[in-house]
Amino acid sequence: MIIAINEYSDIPIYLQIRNQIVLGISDGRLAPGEQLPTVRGLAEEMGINSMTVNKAYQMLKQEGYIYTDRRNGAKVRERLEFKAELPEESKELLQRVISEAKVRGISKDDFQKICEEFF
Amino acid sequence: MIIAINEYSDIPIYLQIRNQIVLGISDGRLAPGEQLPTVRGLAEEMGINSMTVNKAYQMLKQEGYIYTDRRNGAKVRERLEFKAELPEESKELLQRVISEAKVRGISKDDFQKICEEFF
DNA sequence: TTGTTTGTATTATAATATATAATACAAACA
DNA sequence: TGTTTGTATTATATATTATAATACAAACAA
Repeated sequence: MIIAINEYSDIPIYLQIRNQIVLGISDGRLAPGEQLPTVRGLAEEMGINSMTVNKAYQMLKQEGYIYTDRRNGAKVRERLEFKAELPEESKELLQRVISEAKVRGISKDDFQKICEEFF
Repeated sequence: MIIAINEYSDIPIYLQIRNQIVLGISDGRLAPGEQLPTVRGLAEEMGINSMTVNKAYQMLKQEGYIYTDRRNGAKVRERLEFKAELPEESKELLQRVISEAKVRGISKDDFQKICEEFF
């Protein structure tokens, strides 16, 4: 899976990496059990420091998306065990997005259509 | 309108202020033309520096939500003139939220119900 | 055994973002 | 004339982010 970084974004690189991997898992571009690039490999490929990649992997590991092994590197977890509920942080983000939509006069129906594209 | 800050949040104070005011406008708690607190007043009330409030107001002004006047302070714009389209940044946020929902097994229908609560 | 690759840890440094503090200024108005 | 408004300036402190250079333990291949 290609991980593209926007260096002008205000989102830190390690978070962009983390977000893209979650996105990849969610839409199937990353399969359960799939091998992820090594921290050094991905860092070199992206032209960034390996500790930045490591920070992203640490976060993904902490959140339960991946697991790591000293010898075998990082892999996507076979069974993701999450509660079927949006985390508080995501709810706050969603509320923010919806408030931006409402002030722009976007109706609930229109908003749902936008959501469908991402689902 | 009450503006509450979470000092433990990783979101900067000035952004929390900005987000809450946009939210207030979107749900009608802040009416068009309504007077906002002065930068000094709000800063004192919240126990923060006035330049932090100013930074939030600068952003809101730049985005077209409010206007300011040296003598009369800041007010919500009477007519918000936005394109009826989600800004790119909001789309990215939405995509992120939806990816978090999908990996948690939340269906499109369930997600729409969550959205309805915010609309 | 030896060498290589893996994630990880450590320490130092730099750059940037965020927040505060103390002042000061121009504009507007009573 | 005095007060209040947003705004500008300068300095400082702190936290976050990213890089750099090493080093280590674990696991495996040769």
